[in-house]
Amino acid sequence: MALSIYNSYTKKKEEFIPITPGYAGMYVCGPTVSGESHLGHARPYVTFDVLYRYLTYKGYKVRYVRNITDAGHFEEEGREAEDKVGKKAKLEKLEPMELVQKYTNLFHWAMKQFNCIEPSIEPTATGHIVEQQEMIKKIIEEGYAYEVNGSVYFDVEKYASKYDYGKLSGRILDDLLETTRQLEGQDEKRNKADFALWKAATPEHIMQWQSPWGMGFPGWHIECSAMATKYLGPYFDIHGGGMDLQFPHHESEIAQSTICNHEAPVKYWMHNNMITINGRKMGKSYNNFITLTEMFSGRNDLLSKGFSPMTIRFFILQSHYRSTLDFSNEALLASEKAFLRLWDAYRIIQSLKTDENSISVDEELDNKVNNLMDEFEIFMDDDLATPKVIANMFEIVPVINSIKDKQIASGSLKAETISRLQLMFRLYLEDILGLQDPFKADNKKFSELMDLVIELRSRAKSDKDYVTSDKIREHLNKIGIVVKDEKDGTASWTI
RNA sequence: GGUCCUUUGGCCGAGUGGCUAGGCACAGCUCUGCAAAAGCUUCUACAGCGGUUCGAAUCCGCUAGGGACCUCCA
Repeated sequence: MALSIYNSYTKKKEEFIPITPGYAGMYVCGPTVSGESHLGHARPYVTFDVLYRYLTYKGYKVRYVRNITDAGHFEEEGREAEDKVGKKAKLEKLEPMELVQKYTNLFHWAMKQFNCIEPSIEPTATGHIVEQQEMIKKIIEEGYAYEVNGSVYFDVEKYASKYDYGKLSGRILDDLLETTRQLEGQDEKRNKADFALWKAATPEHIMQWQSPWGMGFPGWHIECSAMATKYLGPYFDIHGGGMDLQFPHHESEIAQSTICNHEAPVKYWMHNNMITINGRKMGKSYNNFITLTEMFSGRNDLLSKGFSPMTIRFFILQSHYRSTLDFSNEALLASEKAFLRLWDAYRIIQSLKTDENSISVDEELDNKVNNLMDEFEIFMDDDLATPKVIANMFEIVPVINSIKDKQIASGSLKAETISRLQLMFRLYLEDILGLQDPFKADNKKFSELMDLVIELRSRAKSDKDYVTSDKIREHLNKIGIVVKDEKDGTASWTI
């Protein structure tokens, strides 16, 4: 079966046919490490992590490049950080690279929490100043960029006369030229739609580099073009990022790379939609964002409690990546419960015994379960329809629970179906959707201790000493451990 | 103002013209020392108006609401 993905460039779903058979090159716009990541940022990283995992599952050798933007349009954030720290003492300034390091570390930590696989290459903008300058030089040579007062601008109008500028973002150049916005450096540009490839730096600007045009720093768009070209070549398979990057960032990327490399850079453009809050995009400019550390800890007025990274990952996967996803505490609570229930069933599946003498097979049920599993791949192939995969899993959950509670005979499913369930759930839940055990109590001593506590409670129960058994359960409950008495007389516990 | 998207049951959220997505919440029942969990059942919606069609949440038009991008933005 073949994977289809929605190509933002052609605006339709297309079968994924890699440029080089067996290989897939994928570039995803990474974070600007001038501040802490918020919930909205988590979405592309989770989305493209799933794509990465799925492509790998499909047998492709994937090179996944995700950049770290640690330079350029960074000035103001740098100042902000300075203010916080250095307000009382100017001497306590944060060194720019210190700031960058801090938020890079934090970003990596968050990605680990989300169980996102590390990219194959994670290039930084500051590490590729030379490549960016080389690219700018080429664009000047080609006649599509001009220098003014130490800054270099891309000539959009000239580009548009020959190429389809605006196709990706559905923009019309004439409209762009009409916008009456007052932007910095506007007077230097020949045209309002032109964008900076290199900006001359004022002495106060902290990060700046030597260049053929004087001291300065790279424009925002050029870093992705330079690094993608370097590591994936002039023409590569997939470029991903948030929808809000379509314009001007990705549109500009196409223009730069096209001129520099004499071909359009990307075969499939993929864009994830936004996470909203009260129907409004979560973003810095609206000041309505919740940082990831706040999400995890619950330290935010909009949250009634902290949510585990896996709950958030599951929440994201429950909606399709091209739809907006509205955040609310209530929705997160619902996802949390749902995820725990699903994972519970998954654990039960893994403990099911395959009964070879399956005399009492319920063919209809067996077929149903197999059909639901057949659809996992069909749904994933259809532009990563993770919500549908999850929905199908939930249809299987009652079957599993019923077998466990002996409401359905254990032989109702064929042995091979049970084996398949074990295989498929592990494959999809863990390997492809990238979800992990929410109960991180695999500490051995702790487990043994719990076994003892449970045993003592069982003994009290069998002595009909309910005062003691309830006391144990209530106390454990208070510290966040839930004890459940099972139908077969045993008890289980979850954190 | 321009370009585009969206509007689904109490909430979230899939939906590619025809058969109940799914989750959470609520209610009832079963199981159970109690509780929790689980199972079963109930709740069956597609902004409004008009059109196309044998048949529309799904296609077309209009109206209304919401939003995104046009500036940094995941």
